[in-house]
Amino acid sequence: MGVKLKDIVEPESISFKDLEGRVVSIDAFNTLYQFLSTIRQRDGRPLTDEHGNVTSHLSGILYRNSSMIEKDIKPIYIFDGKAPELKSETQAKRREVRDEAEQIYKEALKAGDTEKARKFAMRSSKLSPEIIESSKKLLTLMGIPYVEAKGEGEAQAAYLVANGDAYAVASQDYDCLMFGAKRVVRNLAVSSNLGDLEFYQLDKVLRQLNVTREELVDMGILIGTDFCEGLKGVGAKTALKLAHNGQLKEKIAELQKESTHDLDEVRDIFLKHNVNTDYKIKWEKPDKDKLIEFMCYEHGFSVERVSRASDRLKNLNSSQGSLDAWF
DNA sequence: CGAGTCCA
DNA sequence: TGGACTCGG
Repeated sequence: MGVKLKDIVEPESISFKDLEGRVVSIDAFNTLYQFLSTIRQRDGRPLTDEHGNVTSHLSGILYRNSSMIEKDIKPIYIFDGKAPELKSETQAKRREVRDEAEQIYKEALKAGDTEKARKFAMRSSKLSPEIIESSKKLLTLMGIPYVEAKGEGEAQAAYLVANGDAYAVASQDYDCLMFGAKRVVRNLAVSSNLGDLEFYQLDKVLRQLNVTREELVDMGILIGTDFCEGLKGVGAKTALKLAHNGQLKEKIAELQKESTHDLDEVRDIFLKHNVNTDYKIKWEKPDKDKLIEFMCYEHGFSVERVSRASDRLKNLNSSQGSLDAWF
């Protein structure tokens, strides 16, 4: 979910053209979660293979990436490492919401209420180890690199941008800005082809809001993060006012009094995150045979479609000529 | 979600 | 050429 900064940050609009030739570091969990919740049948059932394994995410990864690479955008996926201890409360709460949604979904499905089933199925999505592993396997077969974060994926993704290995972070969560991502792209999807792509630059955002990054983080803490609830009644607009009135520290102190969490620790998650600096990024040629073996023979995808998607991956090779540096 | 099809 | 709609696994 992330921090609700939407009401105060203004997106620049960009198009796919602006990302041409650039590397984007993609928040993998964020993306997978979206695929799992949206790629479903009308009654909410996910796509599955004949053994009952969920395959919605494989469809999303295959087609979105082949489309992006065809447009000469180079994706790197960032997977979350160990979640900070402070996140466990949020995680427990989400699990509860998900389990409840799953019950309603199953009942609605039994009752034949398709619309209700779909609505709650979407909320019941969860990332199982199988889903994460099969996603990594598919990325590898497609020749797309991924990086394992030490902690939060967004922090690692932000680091890649800072380190010059990526141009922007792609995620739906505004938290990226608090993690220090210099550039953030929202709605990076094929169907948002025509408009809709949102672009945020941290330095511009800070200038427009007239706050420092440290103040932005404190604002986020007051609004509420995945690591600690915020101060009741404080949303983005109020938090911004507090920053301008120099009241952040006193409000943080107020929150600290009623909070079971150490807010300094929360602040450190955003400002002093430990990241994996020992990663290698290399795009490879897709392994078409193994891709077809995995997608079609193991997971029931159409050979024709996967073959076509695989061919789009190497389009860049032949059509752009001099991109050998890529491989 | 994205591919593919159909029809204006 | 593109919007609406369906299907994929």
